[in-house]
Amino acid sequence: MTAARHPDHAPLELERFVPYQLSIVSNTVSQAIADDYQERHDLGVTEWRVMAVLARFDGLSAREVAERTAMDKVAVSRALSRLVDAGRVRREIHENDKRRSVLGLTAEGWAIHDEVAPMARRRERELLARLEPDEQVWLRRILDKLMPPEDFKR
Amino acid sequence: MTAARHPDHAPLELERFVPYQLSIVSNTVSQAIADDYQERHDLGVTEWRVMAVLARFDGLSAREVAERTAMDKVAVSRALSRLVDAGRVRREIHENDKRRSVLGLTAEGWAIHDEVAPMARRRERELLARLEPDEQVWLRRILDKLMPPEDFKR
DNA sequence: TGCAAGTCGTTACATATGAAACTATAAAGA
DNA sequence: TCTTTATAGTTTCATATGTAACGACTTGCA
Repeated sequence: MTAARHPDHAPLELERFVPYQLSIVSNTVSQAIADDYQERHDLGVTEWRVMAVLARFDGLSAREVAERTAMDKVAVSRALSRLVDAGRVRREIHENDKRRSVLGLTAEGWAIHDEVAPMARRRERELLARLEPDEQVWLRRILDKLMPPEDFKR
Repeated sequence: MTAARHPDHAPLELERFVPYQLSIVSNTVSQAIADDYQERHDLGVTEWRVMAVLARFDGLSAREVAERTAMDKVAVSRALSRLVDAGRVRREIHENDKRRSVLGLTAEGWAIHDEVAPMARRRERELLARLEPDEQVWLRRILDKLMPPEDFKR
């Protein structure tokens, strides 16, 4: 009893279903990148994302980090406490608003960043290398279009 | 102290980093689909994937389901016990190999499938509708290329 | 045969994740 | 000012997930 015997049910072909394909491709490449630094630096995916954002935007608050990483504030809070404990991120209190934290990478955080960032880039290149040059351009263009807007609420 | 003051560190631009974009787009669309059925049918993403595969390939074993869903066998086992308990999947024992299960949707499973599958397709159409027709073709082609090979081991 | 090695599936444990409640602080309005 | 409402961030709790260990069964080979 296979699909051919259930013509009325119109089952999904998972391997050609775009949301499924996106999920597989995304998880595969993210895992490959994580494997590069997870063990080596005892650094989770969420922690790396926080570090990557702080590398670009020094002095953000936790909420701003959450917005820029598309992570929820609980995940950011947890990542930050690990990073601060490990001496990779410094956390100060905003002078005009004692609720806010003011975050940035420490020297040690920068050292790890400078080691991990090139590996991440290399994995991205490896992924794109499986495509023709014109396909690479289309993919970037398509992903830019599909990215949810800045203020998208999860 | 922003990125401009750390030119040597070459921080990643997360929002233009392809693996990150894939992750965001994938999670956003998967969540939108899940929202359609999760509450309504008390059905998790993993359970829906198992059902979708069994709709196409009746009589698979749990391991074969795991292969076709790109889920690990533990996740499949857990999804199956919920589905069997809920009367959505029938599980028999292979007559020549008592280790294997022989799986298939029940009438109730089919009823849910026939309700969820069109919703999933609609979400896929909504996603693709944000692209031009030629972009849609390129995306499908690119995803086909990027999908890991059949025998890819996670 | 009979035993070693491999496979199928489940269970147990440790870790990760998200929603909601909570604390502290700030802003808005009477 | 005093009170209400909103925001930043943490903690708690319930659930989800992956790894490893396990039990049951089958296969390969002496």
